[in-house]
This record gives sequence, C-alpha cells and structure tokens, in this order.
Amino acid sequence: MLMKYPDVSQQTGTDAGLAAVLRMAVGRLARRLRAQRPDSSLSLGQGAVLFALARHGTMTPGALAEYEKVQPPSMTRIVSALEERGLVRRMKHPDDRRQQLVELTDEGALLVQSDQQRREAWLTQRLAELTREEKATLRTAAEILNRLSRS
Amino acid sequence: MLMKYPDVSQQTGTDAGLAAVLRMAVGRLARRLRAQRPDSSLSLGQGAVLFALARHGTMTPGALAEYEKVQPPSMTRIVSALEERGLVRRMKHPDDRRQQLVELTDEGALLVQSDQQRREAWLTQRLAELTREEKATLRTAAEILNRLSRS
DNA sequence: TATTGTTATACTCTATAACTATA
DNA sequence: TATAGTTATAGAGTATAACAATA
Repeated sequence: MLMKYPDVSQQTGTDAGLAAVLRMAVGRLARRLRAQRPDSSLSLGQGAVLFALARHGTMTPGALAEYEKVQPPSMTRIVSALEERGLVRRMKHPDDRRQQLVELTDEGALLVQSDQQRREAWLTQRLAELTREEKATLRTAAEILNRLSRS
Repeated sequence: MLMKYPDVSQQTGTDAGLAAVLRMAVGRLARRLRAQRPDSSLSLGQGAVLFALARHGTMTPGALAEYEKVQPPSMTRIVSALEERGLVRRMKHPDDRRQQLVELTDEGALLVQSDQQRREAWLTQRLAELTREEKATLRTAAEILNRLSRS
C-alpha cells in the first residue's frame, strides 16, 4: 500500500490525534446508522428525544434542546413532529405559563420499548459479532462519549 | 427523579440495549462536533476524505464512496468541493478511462497535517480532561467503531 | 450489457434572525 | 427588560433517478 504520509494509528498517542480518529469514527458510524434507519421509523434526533423522555420523565423543550445539543428552533421541530405522530404530548407548565412540559404518550412509551430493538437491528447484529471485551469497551466508551457531549 | 420507565443503563447488558445507547451517544457527539466546526474549515465528510487519502494514497471516487459509506453522487460533491479548494486533484486512471484517481495536492496534504489539531481543538480540549484509562478506552473504541462501519 | 462517475432534483436536518407571549 | 418558545428563512449534506462515457 502506498503510504505517502505517516500512519494515523501512530498519531492516536496524542490527544489531537485521538480527537481526529474519534471524529472520523463517530462521523462515519453516524452516517452509516442514518442509512440503516428504516423509513417508517424515527430520525436520530427524534429517537434521542423519546429516549431522553423515557429516562427523565417530563422535560421542557429548552431542557431537551440543551440536553441534545441542538438550538431551540430545532427542538421545536423535533417535538412538533413527535406530537403530530402522537408520540408525545405538550402540557402547560403549572408555575410558568411561558414554559411547556413534554411528556411521552402511551403510544410513545410503547414505541420506545418495542421499537428499540427493531430500530437498532443493524447495529445489534454487528455487536453480536464482537467479543465480550469489545462490547464492554463500547459500553464504557458510550458513557464517556455522552460525558464529552455534555461538557 | 421521576422514573416512569426502567433506567436504560440496565438495558446495556443486552446487545440491543447497547446498540440503543451507542446510537444515541454517537448521534449526539456527531451533532456536537458539527456545531463546533469552524466556518473556515471542512465538513465532516470532506475532512474524512482528506484523512482517507492521507492514509491510503490515491483512491477512486467509487472506493472513497464505499469506504465512507455514502452514495457515489455524494462523493462526487465532496470531491468536487475539495478540488475547487485546490486540496485534491482528479487524474485519469491509467488502465480504465471510466475511472479516476483522486490524490491530495501539496496544499491538501499540508492542510491534513497542520489543520488537524485546529479542527479537533474542541474535542482535544475535552479529551485532555479524561484519564489515561478513559482515553485508552476511546482509542480502542474508535477502532471497533470503524470496524462496525465497514462491516 | 455492465460499470464508473456525473447531473438534476428533492428531502432531511440544522442554524440564525425576527416575532409572540409571559415573567 | 429578560426569558421560553415559535415562525420564517436559508444552508449544508444526503439520497434516488436519469444520463454520459467507457469497458
């Protein structure tokens, strides 16, 4: 193989090199996941919001936007799309009428539970081919990546 | 905290649960990285292509599309954008005139080298706050993620 | 006929700026 | 005045379908 430039694996010893490799890996997998997503299912952002609501209960649109690292208008669109599909419900905040509370409907909760396996089918299949150690690495890595995203 | 539904961390014991968590983590970090990218710099896809060319030398557009998991028309756009900026050069394939070979220009190679740290600055900063063990985990995880994307 | 790559077109997702309602 | 959320608009990135050139 022609190697005009130093092998990048040597660059992962530095934070900057690791950042480069990680950025590529994350970008490539995100594109791959998007391609695998069935038409009938949810977008990456919609799925993440349902997931967050399942974890945290009701949240305001603003809190969801901050949590998912998108701007408020983007969250408006995501929540509106979910509401049109009957998966979430917007309620008035009891104390502050500027705010809203977003909550899963029964249908939304069901989708989170029952659709999760189906939506992750491709990735689940790939994961099944990994060793226990590799899966443990990814489990730990996922937590670290979430921490990075939130900082 | 209101917990209407089981904590997802309990679900990571299964491949499907890990797939769900990993998909969220990757999607969120990809959005975050996109937001951090400076205007003057390259898109995620453009950067990945320059990176691949630096690693593998010349590649055909088709090979690049397959490697980066995008459709050929998308790769045409990416390569055209890079060529307009003088970062890559398209050459005729010596044996098959239907094909082309894409190669880094000197300017492109320089950008890969010198711009890498700058483009990953935000992520590098975040990585610096991690322990050695956590960084080692991410290094290993990046390799696994790349393998997943290619399978 | 099959393959490589491009052009044409449309869709999805996101952001910034301006606006409304409430505090 | 400041804050929460929405609407309007634009930009980036991707895909599918149709096409051109070559094998």
